[in-house]
Amino acid sequence: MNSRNSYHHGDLRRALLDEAALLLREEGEQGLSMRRLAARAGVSRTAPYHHFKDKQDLLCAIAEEGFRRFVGVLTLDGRELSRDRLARFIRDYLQFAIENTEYYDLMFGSHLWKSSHITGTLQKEAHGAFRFYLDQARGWLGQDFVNPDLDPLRYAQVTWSTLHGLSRLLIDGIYLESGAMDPVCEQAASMFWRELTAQPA
Amino acid sequence: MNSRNSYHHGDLRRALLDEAALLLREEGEQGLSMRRLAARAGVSRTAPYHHFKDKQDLLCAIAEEGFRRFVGVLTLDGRELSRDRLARFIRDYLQFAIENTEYYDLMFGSHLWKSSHITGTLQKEAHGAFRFYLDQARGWLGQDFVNPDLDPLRYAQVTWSTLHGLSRLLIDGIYLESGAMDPVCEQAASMFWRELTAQPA
DNA sequence: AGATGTATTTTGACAGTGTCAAGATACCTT
DNA sequence: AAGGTATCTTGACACTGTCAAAATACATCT
Repeated sequence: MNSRNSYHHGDLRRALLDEAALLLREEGEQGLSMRRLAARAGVSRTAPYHHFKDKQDLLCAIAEEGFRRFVGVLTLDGRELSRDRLARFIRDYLQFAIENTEYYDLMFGSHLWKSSHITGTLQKEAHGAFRFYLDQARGWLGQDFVNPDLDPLRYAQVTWSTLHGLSRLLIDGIYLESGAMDPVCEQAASMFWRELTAQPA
Repeated sequence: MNSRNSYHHGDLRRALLDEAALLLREEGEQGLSMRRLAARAGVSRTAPYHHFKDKQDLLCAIAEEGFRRFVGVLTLDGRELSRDRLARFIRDYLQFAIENTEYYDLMFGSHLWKSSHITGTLQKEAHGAFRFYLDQARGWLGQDFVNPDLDPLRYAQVTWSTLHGLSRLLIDGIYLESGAMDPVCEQAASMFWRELTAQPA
């Protein structure tokens, strides 16, 4: 719908999205201002406002792209369940978060979610990502070694919280350093797997 | 050292800290500006700069106060370990995070941690909070029903991540709504307890 | 081809921000 | 009473997001 609009610039919208992500990665959130972004793209200060209603709108669009990449990474391969498969998923999640901080910060940042100026399309994309995970958890429930008493929704919510918490603490370097990723992933995998395969009381 | 300095205002530093927290709670992060804060306290725009070097410095001081309250809440009662005690700890953590968002956002927010302008005293306070939790986990390891193969550091890191992740998702309303807190707490408690009391292989 | 309309970009402006440098004020100590 | 120091104010600067109005370039239709 809006992908080929190349009047004066070429494809300004695309250029803005890329340059913005680059700017975020290089200098962090405070390094990205609409005016600097415009300058980098070689246009005037208010040119971006014809492609994005707001700064928030721009950020939402970047976050959306983040979610698309995210789902692409996490949907890697088949559906067979095993402890190794689970451990790999955990590592993939954390690796994405660490290597794509610019995106992850926006995707799950307070800025966009709290402000209620959040785009509907972003909310859909975000919801789809969780839905994908939840459906996978539901699928596991058929297996005979999986605890039939497990509520897949609660399980998905809590395990996702663990992954998100680990990502945040790793990214911000709070109680975890990225050097210790392997043993931490192992510990998380242990807990995820134990809860999944517990015997019903 | 700097608590009784009441020359012109009374105790401006104290007033600024309180007013800032109030402002954050009422209007969120974007509602707090140094100039508005000064205006609310009835002083000139640059008066706060004689009590806090930076805006960051101010935020760090608020976060510090948050940690002190936090530790006060979490250190509630005795040290006897039980599933109920664990579940209560989880609820207390989440409740603090939800009811004191102004503080929690700063205490574990990217803003302060990423910028490397973070105060040494804040880092100490934050480290102390985790250390307290870790020591508790280490203490549990003596009990006979606790898995002796468990690495208390990894366990503390991953469970804290879960708590932090739950808090963030709850606060920002991402995949969790605060209405569903009880079952989510239960699920988390189940996982924490199961890992803690697992039989060694 | 030329006219019309629409999408895109620019210029100018406004209110707001964090923070620095100089000056003014009030308090404490001697 | 004098001097020094901690506190506060005023003025200024370079930024920021974003609106309104004007200018430009393109697509389309006659």
